[in-house]
Amino acid sequence: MAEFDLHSLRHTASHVLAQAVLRLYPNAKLAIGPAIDTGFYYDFDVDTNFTPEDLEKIEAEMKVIVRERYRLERFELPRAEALALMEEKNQPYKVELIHDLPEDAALSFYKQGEFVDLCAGPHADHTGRVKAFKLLSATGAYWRGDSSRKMLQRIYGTAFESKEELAAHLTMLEEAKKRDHRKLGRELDLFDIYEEGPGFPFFLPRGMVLRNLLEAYWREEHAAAGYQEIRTPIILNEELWHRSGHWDHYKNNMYFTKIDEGDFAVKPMNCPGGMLAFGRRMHSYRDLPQRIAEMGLVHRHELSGALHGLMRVRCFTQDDAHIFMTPEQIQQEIAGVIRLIDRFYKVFGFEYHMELSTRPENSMGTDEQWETATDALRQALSTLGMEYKLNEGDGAFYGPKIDFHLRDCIGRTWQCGTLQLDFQMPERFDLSYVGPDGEKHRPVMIHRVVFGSIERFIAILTEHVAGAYPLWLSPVQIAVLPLTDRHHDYARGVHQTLRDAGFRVELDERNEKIGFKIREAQVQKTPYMLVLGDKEMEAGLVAVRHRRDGDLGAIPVDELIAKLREEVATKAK
RNA sequence: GCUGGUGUAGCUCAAUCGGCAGAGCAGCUGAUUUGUAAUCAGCAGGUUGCUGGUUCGAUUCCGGUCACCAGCUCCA
Repeated sequence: MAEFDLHSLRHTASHVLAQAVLRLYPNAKLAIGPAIDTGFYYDFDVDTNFTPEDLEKIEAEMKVIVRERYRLERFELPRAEALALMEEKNQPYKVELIHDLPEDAALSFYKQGEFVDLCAGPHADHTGRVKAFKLLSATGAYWRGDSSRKMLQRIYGTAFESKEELAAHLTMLEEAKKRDHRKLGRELDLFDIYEEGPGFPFFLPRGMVLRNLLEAYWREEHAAAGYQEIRTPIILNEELWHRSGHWDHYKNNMYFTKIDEGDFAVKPMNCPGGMLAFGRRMHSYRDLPQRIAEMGLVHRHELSGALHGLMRVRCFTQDDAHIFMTPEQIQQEIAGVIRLIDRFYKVFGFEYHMELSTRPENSMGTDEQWETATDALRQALSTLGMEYKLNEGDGAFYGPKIDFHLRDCIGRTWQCGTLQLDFQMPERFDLSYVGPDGEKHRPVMIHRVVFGSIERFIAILTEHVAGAYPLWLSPVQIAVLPLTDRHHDYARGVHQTLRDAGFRVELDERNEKIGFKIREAQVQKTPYMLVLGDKEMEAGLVAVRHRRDGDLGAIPVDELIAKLREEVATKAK
């Protein structure tokens, strides 16, 4: 009896998909078809592209296969026979896969009815198990993820053990779309992107309030953690980018400009500016580590197809910092950064995962430097007892890195925080400090960001809270809602008192019914609404309504101020 | 950049086979003075993304282009 868990079920669903495609398109070449976190996919090389109507036909054929309840039979073949079988079936991608497997690898196949696929398994015991499934989309995907190779047709689907779970999942996806930061950004007047500036977002007044509050919190925490702040220019001459290595490794993503016949570049990263700032004078070992932060505006020419709301833009602000230190201080500084990032994310209630990325193909530096740097990161992670995923060959061109990934509303993960160890830049910029021996030494450097980019962080945060930001971050914290004209004077007094107490308050004096005013404040996700009528005016109270908890009753303004100050101070979620 | 899809009023969406481009919300004006998620009426709002072609006639069909959406690649 085959194992029967969700992963196996989805994997079997992908085989059923491939079987159905082969029945309808006998010339289709099969690539790979795994189960993934949210379902499954299969990649095909076919003459024509799949349309939504094709998906319906394929789905119908899959249902037939499910009804036919084929047993999944596993068998193994020696390499030569495995190759012969796949060649006979005219499956060149499978042949390539077999060639790339180790000589001594066991080559297992799964057979269901007339369909046979090279596959490690495991699978459900028969195709009848795939009762609750749905094909979701057809898209392009490069063979082996390599953009220089052929683009195949990928069909995505999902499968669950019951129809109820499938329906719940599909409903969840629909609900998640309502939390999309692009939609909320427009609805809540926070930010927007226009056709006139693809990838270049506009922040509107309310979005700026949120952004400024995040930056203020960031400055507070970084000052406390021993960081100093600088600001470096957005445009610097081209020679600098040759020196930093960006010309050789990052030119394709950079914007260039001319000034008085000289060649200049718009910065895609803040490090070279940071290097110049550090290198302007001599440093003593006594002054290290130096933690130099910069809210740096960078521009990168991302591919048009990669742009995505605030998540992926062409100009963004990194909450950057460069830490210059002695080799002995590496461990302590790495740990300090990881703890800082962890504390930040917890304030917002984020779950995250970490990835360690090692040396990429096109990189600077010696093997030894890379080994030392990578070991330092690995060791810091294990000392802190942190779990992480390994990404071979995914580091920056100047050093290995630890990335922190956060989830968006439909489960995609985005890199936000990153910590990169760099032996190259200090070398290239000939940075030094004077040690206790009176000699010059080369400092080691860490690049790091916590938010990653303010834009991406705001996008993730917006989806995380569905636009209902905690009180301390809400662009408008309180809506004052007088019932009629005769309550306006009292409402203005309350409004002024709250403003004087430091809150962001709006007074709604429009000639509308209270239900309408409340609805608008609710739709805008305003945390607190104060309803003011005869009763409140006579008693000198405010009737408090919370966006989530509803009517909280009438209390004196002073009491409300104390309560909200507490909520802001504790950054309550 | 690649594969597929989509562009109609500020927003959400209609418009039969190619035949005068419409609704709700938002906006403006007026009436209404209201007790915890939408008061009523009127007015205004458009070179159907842009551009070329086919046609007596194009939102509709074809080409190009721009932007957006999903995925791939890449990445904060």
